[in-house]
Amino acid sequence: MAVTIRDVARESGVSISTVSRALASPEQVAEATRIHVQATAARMGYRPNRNARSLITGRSGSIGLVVPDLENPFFGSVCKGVQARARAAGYTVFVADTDEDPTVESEIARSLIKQVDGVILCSPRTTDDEIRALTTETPLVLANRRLDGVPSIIFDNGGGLVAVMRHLIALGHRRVAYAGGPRASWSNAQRAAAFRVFADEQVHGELELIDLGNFPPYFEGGVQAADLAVASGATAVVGYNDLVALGILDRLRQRGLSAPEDMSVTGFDNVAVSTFVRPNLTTVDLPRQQMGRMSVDALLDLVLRDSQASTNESMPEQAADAASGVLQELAVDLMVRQSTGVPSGPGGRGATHQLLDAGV
Amino acid sequence: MAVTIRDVARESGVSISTVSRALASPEQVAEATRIHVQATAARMGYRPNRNARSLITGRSGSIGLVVPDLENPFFGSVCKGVQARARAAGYTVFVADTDEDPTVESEIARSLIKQVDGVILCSPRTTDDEIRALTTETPLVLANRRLDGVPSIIFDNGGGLVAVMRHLIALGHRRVAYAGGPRASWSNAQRAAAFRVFADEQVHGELELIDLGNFPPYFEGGVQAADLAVASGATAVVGYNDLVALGILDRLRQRGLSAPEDMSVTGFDNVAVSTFVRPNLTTVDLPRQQMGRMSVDALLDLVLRDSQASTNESMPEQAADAASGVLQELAVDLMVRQSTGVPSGPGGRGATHQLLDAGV
DNA sequence: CGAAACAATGAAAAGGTTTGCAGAATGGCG
DNA sequence: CGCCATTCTGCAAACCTTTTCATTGTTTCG
Repeated sequence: MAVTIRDVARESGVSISTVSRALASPEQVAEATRIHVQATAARMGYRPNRNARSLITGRSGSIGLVVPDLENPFFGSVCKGVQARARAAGYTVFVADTDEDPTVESEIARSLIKQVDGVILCSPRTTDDEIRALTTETPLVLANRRLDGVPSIIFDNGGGLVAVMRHLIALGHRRVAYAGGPRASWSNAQRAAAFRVFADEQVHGELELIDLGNFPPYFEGGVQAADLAVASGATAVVGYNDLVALGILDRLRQRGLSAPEDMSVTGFDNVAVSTFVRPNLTTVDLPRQQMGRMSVDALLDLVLRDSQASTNESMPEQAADAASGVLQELAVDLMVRQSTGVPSGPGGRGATHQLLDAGV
Repeated sequence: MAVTIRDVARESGVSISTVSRALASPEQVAEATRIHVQATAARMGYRPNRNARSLITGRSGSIGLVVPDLENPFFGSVCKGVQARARAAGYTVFVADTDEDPTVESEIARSLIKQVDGVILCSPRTTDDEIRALTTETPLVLANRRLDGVPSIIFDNGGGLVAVMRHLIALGHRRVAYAGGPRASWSNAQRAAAFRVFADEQVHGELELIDLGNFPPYFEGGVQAADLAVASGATAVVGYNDLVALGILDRLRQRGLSAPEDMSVTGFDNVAVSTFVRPNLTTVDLPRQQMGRMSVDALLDLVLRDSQASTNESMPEQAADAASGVLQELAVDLMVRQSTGVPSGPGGRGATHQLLDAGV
């Protein structure tokens, strides 16, 4: 049998309450007693029963994390960040994998609710309404997705895409294609939108942008997109993510084309493998672990506020605003590597202009 | 406030006990009552408080999983398998990341013990003694490491390495190098041992095996090993894992050598990226998710047995043997791809023999 | 018809902890 | 010297559920 607080109390000759206080709120107990009790507890190897504690405090000391696919290194990174920060704050983490299935997502989240203080939904595939419903049942924060009124941690997808486009334009590209991700993906919507509005808000009259359509966000999707990119006459193709970009690179090579000479290629994510291939992939680095850490911070803010709200009614307004439905956007970095370069059509940059003029 | 069993009891006009039974052990309650109570509970959205339940039953319905690095896709896969199987069995999973630090490993495991029914240690970096100590405190199973007396799920590392060697020998290689992983790695010990004994138990008098030493199990480790491999005069190099193999491939290309013409290269793990590079990597596929699933099965066996042991003393002997300290070895598959081929030294295979004869 | 077995339900204890409240002890100050 | 304030400690309730035991009512069989 495990050693309980009762055993420690008997052994050290004080009451249960004193033991509890000596360990949980040391300032309330005389120094001599405190030291004695703490020593006894340590000697006996006492560890409070978390269930009993949770039962009375109403807090479990753990949080839930729901991700679509643990096998995907992207979520592995986020998960690592979440785990590290939670542990530092004395919380443990339940992890659930939805296998990319939107329907099991909310079901899993609901099954977690009862045993956690709050939930982080990372890249959820379910609907806005469903997420909002969940919000009424538990403290919840969104990672890699934005929803008004729900604390959300997102990457600056638009900024990342703009950085990519500027880079390509600076190199001389005037005909650029976008190989999109899944239609239902929130990240893809962000990136595709930034791609589309780019021509409008910039003053590049001669810039031609081609949307190649939606592809599976894997290597195979890129393979598929590569041929369309070549046929489009683009000199550069922006992949939805690194995997797609790698697929494009591979298919190009297979067709005897080389990057960046015949086609510049970019990705998104900066997964480790993007430096393992030749040419190294120019891509946008996303601070994934930081997203995990910030999600935990936001969630713990929420949890803390909730628990205070019931006892302490005087809360500064701006503090409430600061975290209730707040949006935090993480800056991203363009990593310029080998897969992008000056377009080398016949005659170089001038020829590209000609090509455009000819309406090809 | 959440709805408790008391509310349901009052609402449906029965006692607390009846509600509890109607939901947990329906066969003990009259059909009419059962239906009525279940309906009322469902209507009120009643969910049992897991803490209260755990407090009295002593079981938490969750298990702990400790891994060295969540960002490593290898552990992501195992984790996914664990998560899936646990969920199917009605268990939830705590995940902890030790950041490859052996000292925090047991500390983390201990902090989990109090809130889980059992623990899975995946690729633990700590000592045998420490693991054994943990065994006395909680049901525990080992994934990707073997320890006598502790249920262990491992890959057939030796078999995998033998398959690789046979493949290389069949291609005509007679001088093969091994680029090892970390000295402290259990997997590496297995593979290195298999590599060393290979020459002895096989009858390949002319076979020369070169141990290049230990390298970090990452891309950079492979880069480092590549030059040594070239200098050793080997025609094939076996990497500790895929990342090392990829590093070797990259460094070879950088030096103007090509695989498999100038050097055959193999890996271990079959991570997704091994098919993203050219040449595709010949490697050993490890059923990682299955390792996760089997770990859960083994752990749940253990948990179930423990809880029965206290009540029911009559247990068949062989059943106890079957899972108490049992070792389960998962078969692995050689995936032959593009990075291995016939050695093409000057004059082909014959020349290799000459080379060996010359003592080079 | 009576007794015994059985099915269904309720009362109550138990599980380990936190915490409000009250009592005791100590010290300071008038 | 006496009173009050302060500090420390203990008692007991509360958290929500499961489970044992007892009770009631019903059925079956001798």
